[in-house]
Amino acid sequence: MKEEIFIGVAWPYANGSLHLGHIAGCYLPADIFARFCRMNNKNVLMVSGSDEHGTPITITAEKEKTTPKNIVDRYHQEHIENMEQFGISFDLFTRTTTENHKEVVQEIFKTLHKKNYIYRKSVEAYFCKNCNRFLPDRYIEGTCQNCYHENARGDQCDECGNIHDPQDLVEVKCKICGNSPEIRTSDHLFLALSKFEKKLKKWIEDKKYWKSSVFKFTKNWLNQGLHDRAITRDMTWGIDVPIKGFEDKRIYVWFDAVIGYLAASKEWSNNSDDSDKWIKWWKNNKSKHYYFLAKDNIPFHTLIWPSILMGYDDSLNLPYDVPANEYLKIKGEQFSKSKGFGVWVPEVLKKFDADSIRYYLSINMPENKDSNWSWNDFIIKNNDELVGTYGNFIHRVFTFSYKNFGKIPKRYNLDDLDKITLDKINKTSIELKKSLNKCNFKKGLRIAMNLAQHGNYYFDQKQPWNLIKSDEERCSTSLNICLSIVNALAVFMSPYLPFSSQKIWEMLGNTTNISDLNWDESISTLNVNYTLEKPKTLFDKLSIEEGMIEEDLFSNVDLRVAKVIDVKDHPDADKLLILQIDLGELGKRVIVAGIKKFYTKEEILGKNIIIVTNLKPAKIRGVQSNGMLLAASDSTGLVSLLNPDNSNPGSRIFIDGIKHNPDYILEFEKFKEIKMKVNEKQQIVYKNKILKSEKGPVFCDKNVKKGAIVS
RNA sequence: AGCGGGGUGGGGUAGCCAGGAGAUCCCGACGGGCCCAUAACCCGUAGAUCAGUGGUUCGAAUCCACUCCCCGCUACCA
Repeated sequence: MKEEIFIGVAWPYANGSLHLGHIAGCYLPADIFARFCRMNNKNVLMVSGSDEHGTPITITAEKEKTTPKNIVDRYHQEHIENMEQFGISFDLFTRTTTENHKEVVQEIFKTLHKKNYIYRKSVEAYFCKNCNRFLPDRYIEGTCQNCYHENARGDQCDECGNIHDPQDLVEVKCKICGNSPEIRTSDHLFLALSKFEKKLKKWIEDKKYWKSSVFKFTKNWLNQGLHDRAITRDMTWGIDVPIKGFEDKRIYVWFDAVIGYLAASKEWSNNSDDSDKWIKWWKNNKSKHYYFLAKDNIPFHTLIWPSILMGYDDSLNLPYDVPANEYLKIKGEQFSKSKGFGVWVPEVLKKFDADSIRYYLSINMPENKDSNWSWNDFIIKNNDELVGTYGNFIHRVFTFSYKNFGKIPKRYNLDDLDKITLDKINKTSIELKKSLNKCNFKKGLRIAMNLAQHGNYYFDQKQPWNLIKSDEERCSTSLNICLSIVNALAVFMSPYLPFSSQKIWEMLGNTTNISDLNWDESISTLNVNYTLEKPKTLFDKLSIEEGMIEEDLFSNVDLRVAKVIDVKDHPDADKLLILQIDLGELGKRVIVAGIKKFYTKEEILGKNIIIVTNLKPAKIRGVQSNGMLLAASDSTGLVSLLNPDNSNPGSRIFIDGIKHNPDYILEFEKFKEIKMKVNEKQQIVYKNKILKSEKGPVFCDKNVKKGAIVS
């Protein structure tokens, strides 16, 4: 009897392209798990789809002067393509605008209403007459009563952090059109989450096997008491509320989207030969439900969705595990659609193999803490690990076998190392299964890579290039064992690297689809005597330039050597000095610097320092500063200038390997993102590389503590 | 602000919940080997007061308390 596994993956919002954060956060881990389960006697049903309702989509549509339908059609199509190109093996990837979805959502809505889990309540909200719509919090801004900051959001002021209700703001503006909205009352339907508290508490009791972050976070929410939440909105783009008197409202997206898991399962059944098939997964106490999502989505899946399920029909399966990931970031910043900051899936797929990306995202997955996407690290890991260790092992084995035997060679007598190696294959299989069963994907990949490394070791120890001349039987045996490793690796890696695994599988003389096969059976079959084709390499090495889709932030800054030719006190400030500096070919200019506490005028006069020349000019206490000097300040508060030795004024300060392509005007915010630190040799380090002038490395002028920050 | 997560050799990480010999693995550095392979591979060496302070204990990276720093959620982007 096969065990039923349901895998639900968070629904991507159809308001923009996917970025690598989405893939690393949930689609890739879900897919690895699904592929692994299918190969290990599990009946997997994996579904998701585009989340296509809600205000942001209508706003995008207005901006582009088109319909919401057009927007979601475009991104849904793109999502489908991207999922397929990445090899995310959904059984169904649907959307929330299908007729089926609407029916299921409305049915659940009506049932919950009938059972009194949904009730009516009147609320006050801003209404923009000009836009003719109620404004969600994120589309309101006004003046904060606390600090008088003008662009406070509806829910909180970014400036002072004060939390408030939108009604507390003064001079409220609609973020869309700029007009002043008015307060109107509106009736909404609320989901009585508070009624599920007891049941949820009981349900959560035995979930100690969840990731500690997921478990603690959920428990904490529960202990603070659940608040009922509005599940309707005043808008037109969404699912109709199936209750009288709410004809002009729509069901709120978060209620709508999670129900997609059940709706999609039903849709998948309807497409199959048996429309009741979904019941095998949903009303079966042996079936396990896994939900893959990122950390911001945890309460929706561990509290709200279970509540909906319990309230609707308590024979339905609740989540078994929610292995939520943290975030994949880039340069320590969160990927963000709104800021347009991230690595976009459609672009990345044009340039790189899906398996290359899958490898890096897997080995660098944000399983327990945020991780970073780095182009440099991506290239290093691709070249050294995927190509060097893994690809090269497979290639050298195939090439040697092809050249010297032309077919898969036979196995004769085994020596100790042969036996150890064969045993290593089995041990790897057992360990890998253990890790993958627990959703430890990073560890699993390390385990598999470890076998590839052992393969290389074995190959070196055996020296088949010598054996072929002295002892053909032993050579044949060694290669047979190497190919057994290759065979096993193809199986072990297939959840992670499905495309290349399939290629290896075919190179070994199989015509089947590796992901349809049984794990244990496949690792032990080798087609001895199969005539080998001329081997081709599986992965390509990448060069740094190829990785540089996105420029390094450092490229944007123009650093130059400057000679201080005059120093004055700032008339209205006791910490500031006004420096006149000579920038050689760039001429002379005035800057303001806050270093009076650390350097006397005499000390600084005539010194060579380093200046950011393209920083947006700023008035500092009434004096315009046309640039900023670089200094290092350590944890003790000591500040040191940077010393470019006796380089010529105007000459560039640079870092090897980073292009010089400065912005015309560099925003201060952007400059702040460039994080430079002082190392133990008093050099300035940015991303592991040191800052140089034409005379060599730049040093601190005074001795500061290691780790001092340069700004 | 409240809550949660994290701070481990130059970079990135495992271990922590169930405390005990040399603190894991990958990259990088250095030295050696090999030449079948995509200048790939294999072996060895150096490098960490496990953020800080105090405590519990025969013994703490691991447990407790406090402090500092980073991140997230709360608050419609995975």
